[in-house]
Amino acid sequence: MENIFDLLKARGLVAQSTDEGGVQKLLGSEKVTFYIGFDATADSLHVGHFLQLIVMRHLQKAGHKPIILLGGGTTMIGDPTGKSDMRKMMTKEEIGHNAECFRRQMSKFIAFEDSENAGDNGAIVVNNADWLLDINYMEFLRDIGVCFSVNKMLATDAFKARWERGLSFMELNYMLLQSYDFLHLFRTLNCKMQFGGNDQWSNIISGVDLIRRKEGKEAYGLTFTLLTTREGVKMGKTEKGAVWLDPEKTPPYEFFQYWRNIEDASVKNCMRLLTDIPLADIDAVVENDGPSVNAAKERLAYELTALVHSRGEADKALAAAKSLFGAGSAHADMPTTQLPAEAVTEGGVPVLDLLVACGLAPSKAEGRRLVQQGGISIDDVKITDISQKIAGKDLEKGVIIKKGKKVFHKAML
RNA sequence: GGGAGAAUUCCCGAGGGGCCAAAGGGGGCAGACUGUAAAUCUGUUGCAAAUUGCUUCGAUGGUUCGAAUCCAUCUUCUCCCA
Repeated sequence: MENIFDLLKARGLVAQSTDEGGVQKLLGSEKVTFYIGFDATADSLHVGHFLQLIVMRHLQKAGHKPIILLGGGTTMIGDPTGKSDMRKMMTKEEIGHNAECFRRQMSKFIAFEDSENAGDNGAIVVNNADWLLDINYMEFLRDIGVCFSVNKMLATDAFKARWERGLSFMELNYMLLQSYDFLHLFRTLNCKMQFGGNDQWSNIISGVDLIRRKEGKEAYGLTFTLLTTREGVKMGKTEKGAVWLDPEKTPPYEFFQYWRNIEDASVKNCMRLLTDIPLADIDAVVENDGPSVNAAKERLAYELTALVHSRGEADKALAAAKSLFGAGSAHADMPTTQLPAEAVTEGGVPVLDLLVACGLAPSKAEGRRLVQQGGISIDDVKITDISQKIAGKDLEKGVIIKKGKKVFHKAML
């Protein structure tokens, strides 16, 4: 069987590892228990978590056992890595709720131990609140604290970003806690590897160091490439915020469009990192520039939508996109707003009200601007007059509003 | 504990009694060019019943015909000395 490490490496997922030869040997020779930590700061996973899920999925398929560590305890502090501001603290209830939502979404990617289709390597979920909350401060300092050099910690990249704005003692401790998590899992569950985004590198190696010091045994760490745009900006953010995996927060059609609109330079990379499309195929698909990359983008968007939502949703999103951007604007599956009957006054619904009601403009002033700048079309007719009204009988059969070049919305009564 | 300073719109950052809904940049949105890409150029970017009105410059009170701007108290942050 192919060594999973080689696969990850070939797909460009691996950024750094503590001991490449060791990791490769380990993953090729035994069933390894590994963990990835998730901060439970929101009630849905988003595209930023995508890679972690993909890697877990790859590893589980190869027979390894994932531990999902939910940061119920550490989220109470907040990882300062790469953040320029201190995070606000969260309550236990919020964290618990978020953890539950994560678990539900993750089940699309990996099999949990208690689900029927899991083999002997079903994923388990742990919450570091279970051991961190009861820590005795004195014991912790004497036992774990001694193993850390502040000088060394401050020299790491993780803290450099915070150097100018100041760093509270609480945040400084994040690294110790994450390292302790690894040690704890190593001891109790024989977890030998930790994975994480490349920004977690310092936290991960400090855990590996801690295990070496306390247990005298070797543990491994591996980080994967961060998904960034060509400019180095983290992917997964749009003007509306993160692209979520929860269909309630980011509808499948929007999710599809996010990938469909990705910049040319990222297509190949995203295919390699995020999909199961064989490498040889990727090269073939994306070989030439020019308009043909559009086919590749479509495939990327389709595959990812199918993975996160379902084949059915992906089909619908693809069909909707094709009909909207193609010649005919048959309304397939697109965001739709049902207007209340009383919205129609004599002569119809004013365009500006319509735009606001559909969420296409946050305010009427914004709607006015859109119209004045020629950004709004309804049923393929450009709206030029801000006082125009849409007749009730048109709304009854439904109208398609186009904002800019690629936002489509259907409004009906 | 003592002293000095800071807080402005989505972000950075000017503005130090009326000419301020507040310069400039970033970001966003729209238009042109394109390929549902990138780059570039142009417009725009508090809200509304829009030649006007209303809310907004950390919070609360005050001075004044008039306060982002002056005064008092408070909150938070930064720096210096212990």
